[in-house]
Amino acid sequence: MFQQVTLKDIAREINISIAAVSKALNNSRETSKETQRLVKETAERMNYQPNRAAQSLVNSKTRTIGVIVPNLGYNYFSTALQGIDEEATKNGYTVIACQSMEELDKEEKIVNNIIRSGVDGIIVSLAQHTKNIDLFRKLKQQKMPMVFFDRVTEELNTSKVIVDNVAGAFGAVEHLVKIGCKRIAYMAGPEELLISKRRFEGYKLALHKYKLPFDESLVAHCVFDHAKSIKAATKLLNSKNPPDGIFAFSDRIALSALQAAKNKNLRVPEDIAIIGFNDEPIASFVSPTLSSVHQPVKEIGEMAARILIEEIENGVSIIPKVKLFKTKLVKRESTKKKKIKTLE
Amino acid sequence: MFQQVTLKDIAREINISIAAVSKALNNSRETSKETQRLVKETAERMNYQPNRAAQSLVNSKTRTIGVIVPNLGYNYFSTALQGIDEEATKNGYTVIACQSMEELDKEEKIVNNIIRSGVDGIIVSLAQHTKNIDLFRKLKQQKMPMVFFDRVTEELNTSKVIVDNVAGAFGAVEHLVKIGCKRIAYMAGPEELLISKRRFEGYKLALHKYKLPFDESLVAHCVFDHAKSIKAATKLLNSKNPPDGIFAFSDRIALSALQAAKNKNLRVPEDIAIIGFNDEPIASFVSPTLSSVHQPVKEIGEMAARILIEEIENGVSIIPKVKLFKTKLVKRESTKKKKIKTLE
DNA sequence: GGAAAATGCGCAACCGTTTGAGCTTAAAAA
DNA sequence: TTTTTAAGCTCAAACGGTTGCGCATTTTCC
Repeated sequence: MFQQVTLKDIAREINISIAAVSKALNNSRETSKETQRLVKETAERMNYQPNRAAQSLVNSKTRTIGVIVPNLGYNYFSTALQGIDEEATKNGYTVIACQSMEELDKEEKIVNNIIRSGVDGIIVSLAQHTKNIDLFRKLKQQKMPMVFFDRVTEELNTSKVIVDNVAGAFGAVEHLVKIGCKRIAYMAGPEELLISKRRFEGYKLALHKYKLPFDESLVAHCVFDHAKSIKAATKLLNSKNPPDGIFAFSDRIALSALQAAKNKNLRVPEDIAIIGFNDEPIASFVSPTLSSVHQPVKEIGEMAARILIEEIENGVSIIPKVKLFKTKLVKRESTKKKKIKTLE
Repeated sequence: MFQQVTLKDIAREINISIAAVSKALNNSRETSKETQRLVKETAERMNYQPNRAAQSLVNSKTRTIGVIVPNLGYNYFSTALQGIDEEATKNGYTVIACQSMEELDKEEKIVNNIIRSGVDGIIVSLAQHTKNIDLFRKLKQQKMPMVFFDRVTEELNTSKVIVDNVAGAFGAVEHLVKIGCKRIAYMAGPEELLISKRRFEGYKLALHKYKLPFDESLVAHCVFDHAKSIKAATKLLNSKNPPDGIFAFSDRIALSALQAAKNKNLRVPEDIAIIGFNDEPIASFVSPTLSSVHQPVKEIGEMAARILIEEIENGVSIIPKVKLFKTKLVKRESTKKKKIKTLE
């Protein structure tokens, strides 16, 4: 490792017991103000840094939190990680970040690995097809502090940080309706994903409110693969009765839709309006710029960390905290109002 | 923490000393094959996980590596982190990731924090204006294993993983020349950045080779700020003798240039060709798609981790390893060949 | 002024693991 | 059979902290 001065050194320096030094540094009432001052001063001067391993060993705490996300390369997750990292650092915790690469077995391996490396708690966003909730269920039983965010599961009653996906989706679809779309498609995410289902609900609610018929054929499920998503979008656009608006599960899928539209020489938004979800930076860079449903991702990360640290320090409560953030509709070129006639 | 079964439990279970259990698990010759088998079997059955803190304490190794990058939100760094994480995991190390947010004092704080939390080594990409090399110099003196990547410094003789920035830049500018550009601007990064200087060298080399005059007024230094970069690009484009090609330090800056061109209703690449650096995913999404100089970012991360682990396990060698990766020119729409007349 | 209470410090055990130095027993050499 | 050697195990110290308890010493109170 990289250890130099220990309690022993300080103790020797000022002719005092190791125990006294430790207590002085921890402001124990068993030491005098004067000793505390002297000890702290010496510690500072000698540049003492407590050995974390030793501390961990005795109080069974590592001040480390583990983060498991599907892919650190996704802007969404790296941004969330930023928030987590910031909040953790502020509270004297360090963050271990791992990615499941959307693979179930890897997720399991990582979780085990991260646990054994001694984290005090974990923050998780589930892999795409996660079915192995059992692992997390077991952890929960063992009272491991645990917070899920974004990719959460209903099957586990733990703390969660999410956005109101239903409302977000509703707003997006409502927006499409208001700019004149009559046939709105939903390019969903993987079927297993709860957030995809939730957005589906919001989609249907909006259709219902605006008395648009729900058409099963306008729903396409996508995996996270640009090429495949383009194909899915193309299929939609090629159908006998194609949509005039697409609500996509994510910006990435929306971009695939955009590409598909371009390939077919369709104008966006005139021929087909497109709106995504997440409001990743790329949304403002593409052409046409992409409307999207904004999530306060960094805040979500911060909140997840805050809740986790709370659980670590005060114990896991029986009633988990669930924090719901609001989304914000961001209108851009890909959903500019259609010609007047649609305003009828 | 989260500890259950210890060596003691195993020892009790099979009526053997703790020491014997430890040795058996570590395949010590001081234990019989038979005991080893039995111990391992029992350990497996009882789901034993060694307590890392205890191990760290005794052998002064944490099997943890620290990564410090300017910003985890940049695709470049999160991709590198992916590579680092993968290689680290493969070797039984865990990764602690931190971001300096391009701030010097934060970088210093983070480094200290990460060190005291007991990492075995660090992988660093420097913050924008880093002048505080002293911190790292001290670490080097103390033989802390350390690998720099991308944002490296010449002032420190440590292991490094970088791309051939000069050649990469040269290739990009050469490409601009070949499609017919006569006045090529360089939108540089922050002046302090070595990689920006290197790309500047490549830029000048290419100009020289193709007998194009070097014009100081065609060089603009940018910080990492979209709005400011747009301004810088606009200024270039508004000059009396504007460029017909722009080589940008990064894709992000290239995108700012693209935006500036659009604002002025210039056609890309007809009026102004633009090429970036890094080949981030966004380059293929913007319109026109952006040519760029590709870096094998994930491999860079992997290599950095590999070298670091080597240093951790075999000691820091006097002659540091320097690994230079090749870049690859990726031609896209933003540098499509100009009209025939320029091919003269 | 003397007993009781409070203050400040040191002793020693403990967290879980590793590791060299014995120690015991059985096998090999004399 | 006796001695040497090796194999296989246990003991105990060590890593660097934390913490309950006991012991002086001082302060408080009657």
